[in-house]
Formats: sequence, structure tokens, C-alpha cells
Amino acid sequence: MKRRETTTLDDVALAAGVSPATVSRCINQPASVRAEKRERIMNAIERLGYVPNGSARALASRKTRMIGAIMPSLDNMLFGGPLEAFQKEIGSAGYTVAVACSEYDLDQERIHVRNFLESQVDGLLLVGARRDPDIYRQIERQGIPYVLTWISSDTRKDHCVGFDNAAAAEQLVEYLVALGHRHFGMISGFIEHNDRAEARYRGVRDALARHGLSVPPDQLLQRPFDPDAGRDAFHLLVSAPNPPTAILCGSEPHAYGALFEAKDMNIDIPGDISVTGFDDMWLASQISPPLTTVRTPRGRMGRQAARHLLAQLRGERLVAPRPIETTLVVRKSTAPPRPISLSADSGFLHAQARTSAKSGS
Amino acid sequence: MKRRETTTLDDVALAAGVSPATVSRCINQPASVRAEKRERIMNAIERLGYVPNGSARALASRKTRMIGAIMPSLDNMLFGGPLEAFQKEIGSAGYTVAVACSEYDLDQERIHVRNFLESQVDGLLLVGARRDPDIYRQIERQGIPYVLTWISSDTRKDHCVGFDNAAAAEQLVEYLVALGHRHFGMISGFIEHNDRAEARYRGVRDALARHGLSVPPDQLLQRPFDPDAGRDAFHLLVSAPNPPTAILCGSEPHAYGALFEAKDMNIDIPGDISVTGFDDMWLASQISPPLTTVRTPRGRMGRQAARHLLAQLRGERLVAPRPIETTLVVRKSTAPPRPISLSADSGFLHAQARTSAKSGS
DNA sequence: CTGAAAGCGCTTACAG
DNA sequence: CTGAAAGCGCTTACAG
Repeated sequence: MKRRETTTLDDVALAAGVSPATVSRCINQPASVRAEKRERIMNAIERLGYVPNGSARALASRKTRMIGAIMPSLDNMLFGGPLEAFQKEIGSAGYTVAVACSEYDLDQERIHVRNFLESQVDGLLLVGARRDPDIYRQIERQGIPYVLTWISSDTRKDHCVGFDNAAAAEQLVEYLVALGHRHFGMISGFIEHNDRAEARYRGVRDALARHGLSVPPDQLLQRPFDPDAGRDAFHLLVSAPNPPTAILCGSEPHAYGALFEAKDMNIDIPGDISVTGFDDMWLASQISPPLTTVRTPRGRMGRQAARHLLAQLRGERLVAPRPIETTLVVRKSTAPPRPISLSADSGFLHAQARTSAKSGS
Repeated sequence: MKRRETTTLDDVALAAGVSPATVSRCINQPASVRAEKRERIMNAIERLGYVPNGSARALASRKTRMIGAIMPSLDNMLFGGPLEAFQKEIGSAGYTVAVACSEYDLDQERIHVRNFLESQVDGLLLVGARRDPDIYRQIERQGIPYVLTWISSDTRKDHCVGFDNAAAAEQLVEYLVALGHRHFGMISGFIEHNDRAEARYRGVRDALARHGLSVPPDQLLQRPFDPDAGRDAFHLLVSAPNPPTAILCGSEPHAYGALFEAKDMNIDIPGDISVTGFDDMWLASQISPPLTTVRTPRGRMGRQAARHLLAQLRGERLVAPRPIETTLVVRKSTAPPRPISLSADSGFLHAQARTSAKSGS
């Protein structure tokens, strides 16, 4: 390692025949430097190939222009899009984004928060709102802005940019119930440490309760968010003695897996069983049958998260963003249950019988 | 903004009754501090809630422990996995990774490189090898390690961690030719500014040339890497007066799109036309028909890239990594062309006729 | 094993 | 508009 002569701001000042302070100003607020000097300085910078030292700048100015983003995963086509939208938007304001993956593990997440705090990030992007309060304490102690995405919870509403997962799940349930379904299964993410998954389940549960229905405990399966897990869960659900007529998936990869497994098992979707997704990713409309699901505008969420963070960074007073609207997208993976009962009443009674038999076990 | 009293290393030193230097050592090389003092210091750190200032540390030590990664995209399920693998591996060595997206645009990439250089990243992860030499000059001027992924080119072989795209494409072609295909179309990425796409096309071209075959210019379609673009391109290709019997896709999303479009057009794959992918992502085995493709071990590539960078960071001498092996995965999207000719000769003659007719036009 | 001191390369009031 | 000077919060030879 030969000693590299890094050229510094002082070198530029010397070469341009001005003071270091002026060079600094020339870089940061060009307008405040006389045009003639500015040109001399720019020339010197060019000639010497000067590259400002971000660490020194950060130390002196107390700004790193770096945003830390902690995502549950980058490998499931769910977070990549929004993250890219976020980085594009915030990047155009001059910020760099550093990413870390928590793998849906709150302990890993805490470590990453800590690291970012040490790195002096100017802001933080997190997914979900539920985590050890101590983490929020640390963040707030450093006084750095943060935004919580994928939820519109009310615990820290002011920081939430996302949609109402529970309400979205309810849309799905209401639609299915109107179709005549009375017997439901659900393939969910892990509820305990994932407030998005929890909210979706809660939405399902509450909407069903309004109709005197419920997901039997053994028909609620919690699985990692990937198609293979969805396959297995679907297989289990339909192999039960009294299978559901509709299966709600808490995430779209689960639904893809369910559809693939159905094909392998020769189960007709939606003839035998209805299946719904959640998110409306690109595959939803292409897969067969095309998936009934709820659309979550994730790109918009990413951009809005960036703008919300930017506003805080500018020192604006925090105003709670309004939840991003979700929309029910009805396609071909859902239909009335068999036997087809045009009368809602008879269908209801039929389902009631099944449901009570089930809940009695 | 009230003035936050950030607690510094000096505060800790005072509280623990030692010198700042000792606190610093205690944090960075605990073994070099007497146990008794170490405990006092740790207590003080805990009590004061001290968080080291990364910028100051970086300035003084000339190390940021940050790696810059510039990816063409994060939104196409292609780069997320490898990136996550990379970050996990390099993160466990104490590095943070910052990401930026170039959107397959070399100008954007150059800006991001520049930004990362200013940020004093300790290392750089790039995709592909072909870019303005001036960029390499800047990187090397700062003397920071870098790794080029997704290729195993020989221009800067020592820095390349990836697979041989051309060879992988050749595997596919040889298989298709052995099946009896003589008339090929290709849906490719944009070749000019993407050396991975270029290498794949080159592999196709060279392999075909060995058999006296070629892709007619109008049957080589360059498209963005998404399923919809693949759909359109497929439609165009099969609507030509003399459509190919086999379509090679330079990326898997293209192939998915082709398969979906084929279904909509009522074209039988592989009965009417054979289709191949490239990468073997999870969908390849689930889609129908399951896709014949070539597997590129991307997770392994991510990890190896991290290790290769880490080795440089440790100051080890650079040794050219060996290319990562790709494997042909034969599934159901490929078959001999119609009319089914069990005799290779007759098939060949038939195809020859078509080919020369084509190339004469 | 520990401390005093210099220095990393900028920015930013403060004066002019 | 510009400069001299202090300071951001650490690390690291150097001495002991």
C-alpha cells in the first residue's frame, strides 16, 4: 500500500490562490462566491481531480446525507420495488440510502438500527411499527427523523406511510362472504412479530365475526412468505377432513404456491376452492387462474415515504400522512362455493352446519 | 431544534476516570485494556448511552466500513437475492452496504460511483465490466477495492465474480440444435450498454455459427427485462411470416412473458414452439410448461463477491476468481420442432431450406 | 497497559 | 464576498 496523496480542500485552495473557506463555500453554495474566483476554483478542482471527503464533511456539518433503510427481505420481489422508488425519490434530493435486511427478525433489526445510528444516518426507513419501545427511544434520543412503512397504525401515526392492512383484508372477506362462502382457511405470515401479518389476520377475523363466522384455529396456518410454503400450507388445508371453501392468503407468494399446488393436486380453482392473494404483484394477473386479490400501491408508498422523510429533514412539522388506499381486484380465482346455491339463505344454513360441526371439535 | 447534548467519547472517559485514548482502545480492541478498567468503561458507556460517532471514526481511521453497491435494478427479482446474500456475508464482517440503482443506465451509474467515492466507501460492488474506463481510473485513483459481478470477463478478470454468460447461452443453443431446431428467434436485453446481454447474444450467435445457422436480424428483439416486454416480443416473433421454431430468451422475465402470451394466443409450448429462459428463478419450475433454462447460482455469486471484496479489504493479493458454473436445466418448454422428424438429416434439410429462404430476404 | 498530543479534512460563526 | 481560526469526535503513533 503506497501512501496515496489524497488531494484535499487545502490543496485546491492553494492551487486557486484562495482560502479553504472559500473553496468550501464554492462547493456548497456556489452563488456566494464571486464568479471569477469560482471559475479559478472549479478549474483547480478539475485539474487536481479533487473529491471531497464525505467523512470530514459529515463530521464538521453534522450531516451525512445518508438514509438507513431496514427491510425484512430483499429476495421476495415485495420490498425491492418500493425500496427502489424510495431511493429514487430521496436520491434526487441528494441522499444516499444504505440498506440492511432483518429477515423478519426483530433482534436483527435492532442491531441494524444501532449500526445506522452509529453511522450517523440522517434518517431511517423501517417496515412496520411494532418493535421494542427501547428502539424508538434510541432513535428519538439522537433526534433523527424516521418513517414507518407498510402500515397506517395509530400508535405512531405521524410516522406511518402505508395502507390499512386490516381494512384491506376485510374487503376480501366481505367479497367472499357475499359470494356465499362460510368456511374459511387462511395462510398467513407469522403473526407474532409482524404487525402487517397480524393486521391482515385481524381484519379477516373481525370481518368474519360480523357474519358470525370464523377461521377455525387449525385452518390458520402461519408460514414464511414464499411460494413453497404456500404450496405446503394449501395441501394441508385441503387435505383436512372438512376443508374450507375459500382460502385467504396473507401474502401473494402464498397464493401463487396455493395455485400451483392446486394444479398438481387436480383441484379446480375456483370451482372447488376459492383462493385470494394480497398485494397484486405482476404475477397475479398472469398466473392461471388470474388471482383475485387486493392491490396495495407500493411504488406510491415508497415515494410518499421519501417525501415524508424529506419533509422532516427540512424541519417541517410532522403531519400524519393519510393511509394509502387499497382496492379489491376481482379476477378468476374466486367463485361461489359448491354446491352452487343461488339463495343466500340456503347457502348460509349449509355453511352454518359445517362451521358449527367444525368449531365443536 | 433544541441543542442535543450528544455524549462523546470524552464524556465517557471523564465518567470512567480514564483517558479518551483508553476508551477508544476499549471499544476497538478490548483485549488491550485491563479488565478492571474495561468494566468501568463499559459501565460508563452503558450509563451514558454512548453511541460512537461513525463520521469522526471514519475521518480519523480513514475507514468507513461501508460498501457501495450499484445495481441495475432492485425491482425485478433478479438482483435482490444476490444483493441480500452479499450484504449478509459482508455484514457479518462488520460492513454496511449502501445501494443505488442505475436503471441499466451507465450515466446514472457513473454519478453513483462518484457519490460513493465521495462517501469514502471502503469498497464497491458493480454489475458487469463494461463501462467508461475513466470510471475505473477514478476508483483506482482512490485505491479502493471493487468487485464486478454477473460476468467472468477477461478485461479485468481479477475483479470478476460471476459466470460465463456466453458459454451458458451456448449450452442452450447446443441443446436446441441437437433437438433438431434450425430456425431461431431471440428476445434479448439491450445489448449495447449491457455486457451480460451482449455476452449471451454472442454465445447464441457463435454456437449457431458452428452449425452454419444464425438468428435473422429481424428475429433478434431487444427489450427491457420484464414479462410484458417478453409478451410483446413473443407476439411479434411468432406473427412473422416465417416464425422461428425455437425462441431463446436472454432473461427469464422475457420467457415468462412469452409463455403467458403463448397461452393467450393458443400456441402450444413446446408443441408449436420451444422457449428457453436464463437464470432459473423460482418461477421457472412452477410455470406451465416448466421452463427449460440455464441455472445461474446467484446466491453463491453474492457470497463469493463479498468474500472476494473482503480479501482485498484485508490487503490480500488479488487472485482471479474462477467462473461460477452454470447448468442446463431441461424441463418441458422445449421439444423437437414440428414436423417431428426422427431422422436428424431430414429435419436438418427441412430447416436449411427455411433458413436460406430467410437469409436470402 | 496507558496518556498526552497531534491530526484526520472539512464547515462555520465571526470579523472584516 | 472573503479569510483566520476554532472545532466537529474520533484514532494513533509515540513515550512511558
